[in-house]
Amino acid sequence: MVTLTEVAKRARVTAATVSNVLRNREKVRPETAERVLKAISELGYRPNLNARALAEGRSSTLALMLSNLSNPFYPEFVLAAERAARKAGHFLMVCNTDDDAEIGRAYLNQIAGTLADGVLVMNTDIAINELCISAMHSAPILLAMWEHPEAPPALPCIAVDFARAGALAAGHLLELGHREIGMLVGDGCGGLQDARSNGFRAALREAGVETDTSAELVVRDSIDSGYAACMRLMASKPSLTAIFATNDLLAIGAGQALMSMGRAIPGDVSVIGITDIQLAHQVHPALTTVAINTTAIAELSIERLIRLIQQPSQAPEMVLAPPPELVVRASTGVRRSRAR
Amino acid sequence: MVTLTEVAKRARVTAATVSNVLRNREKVRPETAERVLKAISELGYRPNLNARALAEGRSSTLALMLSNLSNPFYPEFVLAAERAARKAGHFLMVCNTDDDAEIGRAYLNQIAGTLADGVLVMNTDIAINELCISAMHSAPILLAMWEHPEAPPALPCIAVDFARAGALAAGHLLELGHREIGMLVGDGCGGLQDARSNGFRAALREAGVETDTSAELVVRDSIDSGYAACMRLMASKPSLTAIFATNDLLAIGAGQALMSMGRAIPGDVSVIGITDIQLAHQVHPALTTVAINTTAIAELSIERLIRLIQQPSQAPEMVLAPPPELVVRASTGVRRSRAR
DNA sequence: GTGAAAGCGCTAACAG
DNA sequence: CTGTTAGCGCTTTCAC
Repeated sequence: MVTLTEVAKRARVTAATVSNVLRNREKVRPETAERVLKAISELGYRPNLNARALAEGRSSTLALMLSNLSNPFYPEFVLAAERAARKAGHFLMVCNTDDDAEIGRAYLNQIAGTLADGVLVMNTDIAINELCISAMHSAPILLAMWEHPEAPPALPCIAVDFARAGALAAGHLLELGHREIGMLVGDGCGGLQDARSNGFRAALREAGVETDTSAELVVRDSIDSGYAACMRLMASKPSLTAIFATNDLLAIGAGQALMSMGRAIPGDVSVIGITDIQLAHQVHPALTTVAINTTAIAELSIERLIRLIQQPSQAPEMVLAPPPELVVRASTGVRRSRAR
Repeated sequence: MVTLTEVAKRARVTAATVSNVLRNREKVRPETAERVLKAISELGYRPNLNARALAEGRSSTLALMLSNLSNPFYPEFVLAAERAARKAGHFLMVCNTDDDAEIGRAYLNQIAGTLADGVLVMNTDIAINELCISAMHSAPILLAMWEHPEAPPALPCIAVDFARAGALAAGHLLELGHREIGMLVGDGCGGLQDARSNGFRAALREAGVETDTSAELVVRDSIDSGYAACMRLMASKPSLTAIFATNDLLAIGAGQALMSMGRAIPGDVSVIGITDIQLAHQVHPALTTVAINTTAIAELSIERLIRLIQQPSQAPEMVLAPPPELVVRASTGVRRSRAR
């Protein structure tokens, strides 16, 4: 490995000068700089980022902690976060906790403040106060997707108005004439998605439509369980004309269930989800959903985290993500009077 | 930040002793060790991994470079690789190059040998000889999924027999009586998947079935393009009774296209892919495919990379991944005589 | 067993 | 502008 000192020797200067060339070229005479640059390329010198991190007291890498990469939402978030981090001159370390709080804890202890200057947390399986303790004696921690804007947590966070997302979904279905609506509530790696379901229910109530709790099912986040749950739901409540799922995975599963039961979408039953993952528009019929703008949230998260690293603030700030937006595609339609 | 020295002071020993306690407890008297441990927990000491990396000359983090996380295959691979790395006491840094060789180069230059002790490369957009150069003066590089076992590259690699995967797919379709088979060949972030298509064609020829090059389409890796390509294919060759796609994404897209054309699967047309990504069994009808055992490949990759770091070998070794296996699900069936 | 000392590769004052 | 001098926090000989 080629070191700074070797470069310095070859350029007949000292390490400090080489270091200066590498960062602010200001205080170095052009011809000296050139000599140094020449030595660098001749030797194929590459700075040791560990040494730099140690000396500078910061590593310029960020960590992103999430529960399980197998939910397609996360890769999408990671993709955007990685881009944002890279653009800001940081590396991104992905820490998958495998739905295991123990692993999350271990990661946090090892990484925060040493390998990573800050960490973005998407897990909800690790208690907030525990995270706070970590944050105390290490590095800034930011909650990347807080689902309850009305109740700011003790940590800085990006809040997403999921209640509104639920309400938008409800509004759309109501407008199409649906009154008997089944509901699939996700309870996967991200925790129970109750902000979404509450928002949905509230909107229904507000419109004077009574909500039928027997048409609600809480299920794990996955296409498979959405499929199974929808099967059960339609069996017990065949008169439903629409299905609202708190996330796209469930909605997609539900759609497949309906199709395999011979129910047309949206002819017989409409389906709507939340998030707008890639799959949502790749599936047929394309899924109507409420988009939360994953990219924007990821970028915002990275930006705030970096800011937090540069100037740690005492009061945990909550910043609101752009509001969710309804994306109408092919899986929802006007309720048809039932004639079978 | 609590340092080793502070712990040492509190335990009334010296840094060296604390360090000894932290690793091999052998040469330290039990009562001293206990005092040190007590100090560590009282102070909430957490080792600075940067400093350790610098002193030890290795960082115990591995890098995984891939072209684009938005292909669902990659998250699956990352998931498995992360687990394997973690179990082996390493961190995993995910480097998404966004299909940009420039970014890949930058990552390699910055990370290899400093932040990461070794790099797992899945990109094919970066020329091998370029990678070799990087490997020369930095850290071990391993190609995680080499598609041409018959032609070992100049770098250590895990080779997957994709030609065999193609042949298995062909065998399955032939057995079901299919003779007119359309082919979708992926050319996405992973490069043209010709080993797979060649294996498929060879198997067909061997069985005396003539391959119709006008029923082949080269397309980008995605559900969308699989969908579009299948539409075109069926329009120009309506007599096809089966579709072989070099990966599941294309196959899934093709399946959706067929269904939206009113063709039953597998009643009218059979569909088969390669890889066996999660989605393959979540889609309806569940996709018949040739599984490559992603998890095993990821684990093998990590294992070999770690070995390479511990004992660098001069001759780039190629190790063969477990052979692909046919997974029969619901998207393929016996060819029915056409009666329309 | 434990301590003292040197050094990993780099940065950051401060002199000159 | 450039060199000198100290570290950053940890590991690792080598004495004691």
